[in-house]
Amino acid sequence: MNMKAFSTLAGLSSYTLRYYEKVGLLNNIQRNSSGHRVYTAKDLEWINFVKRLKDTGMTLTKIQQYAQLRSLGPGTVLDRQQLLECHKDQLQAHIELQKNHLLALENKISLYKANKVS
Amino acid sequence: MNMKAFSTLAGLSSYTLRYYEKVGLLNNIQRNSSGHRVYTAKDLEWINFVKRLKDTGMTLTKIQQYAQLRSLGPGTVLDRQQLLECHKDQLQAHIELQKNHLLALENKISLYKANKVS
DNA sequence: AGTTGACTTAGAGTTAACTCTAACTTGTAA
DNA sequence: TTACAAGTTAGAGTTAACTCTAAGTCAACT
Repeated sequence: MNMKAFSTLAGLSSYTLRYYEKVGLLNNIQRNSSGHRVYTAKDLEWINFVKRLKDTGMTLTKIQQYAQLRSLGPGTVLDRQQLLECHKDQLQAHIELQKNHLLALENKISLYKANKVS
Repeated sequence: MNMKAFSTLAGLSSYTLRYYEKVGLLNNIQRNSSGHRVYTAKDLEWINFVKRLKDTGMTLTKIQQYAQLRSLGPGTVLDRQQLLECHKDQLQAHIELQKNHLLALENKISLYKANKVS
């Protein structure tokens, strides 16, 4: 898969994909005879997971740490599992906080509806 | 209330508070005879709401729009209500998305636990 | 053979949201 | 009264995460 196709499937610009490679989020991307990147289905699977981590507020630096453990091979599975579990806990806390914010917001809106705000 | 006290209660640095004033998030802050800012309990109430909006992902530009409507007086209550309702909908969508991400993450972790990741 | 479009790199520019510096003034305590 | 903590301003610097530019290569059409 070339840059154009991968960019479309990943939903990320070619700029961003090259940047992600530069900062170590995408490792060992193949090249063809003329030096152009060649992406695989595995790469797509990986970038989708990267996007998910990013969407849940993980910084690129943290994702890079996970990516690095991953490229170090099977000896790092426990570290990776722990990293994900830690992130899961943070995500759970984030969701609870946002739910709380939602309640407060609904409360504020009901004040507007009751003409109690000016 | 002086800068130091307000900064502590608001949980924001004096730099940030001056910055928020500069970008129009804090309007009509009183000054004492020597030109120092004097904050009120109302200001604290307001900054707490600003923080909540920010924590739920609203940009400072958007919050500034709300702040501006607010300082235009009671004629803008409907606009403000609509702005908040729109943000509420976005927040609800955000929470649902994050819940989804959480499920996917838990799934991934269970693969690690079942030794199905290397 | 020439043009087009996709690709490459290194490195510069952008945006949001702070965060700090420099130079100065003012209020309080010893 | 002298130190020092806290305040002021304008404006520069920082960080994350892109986003773009310039200058060039390369493969596929016309």
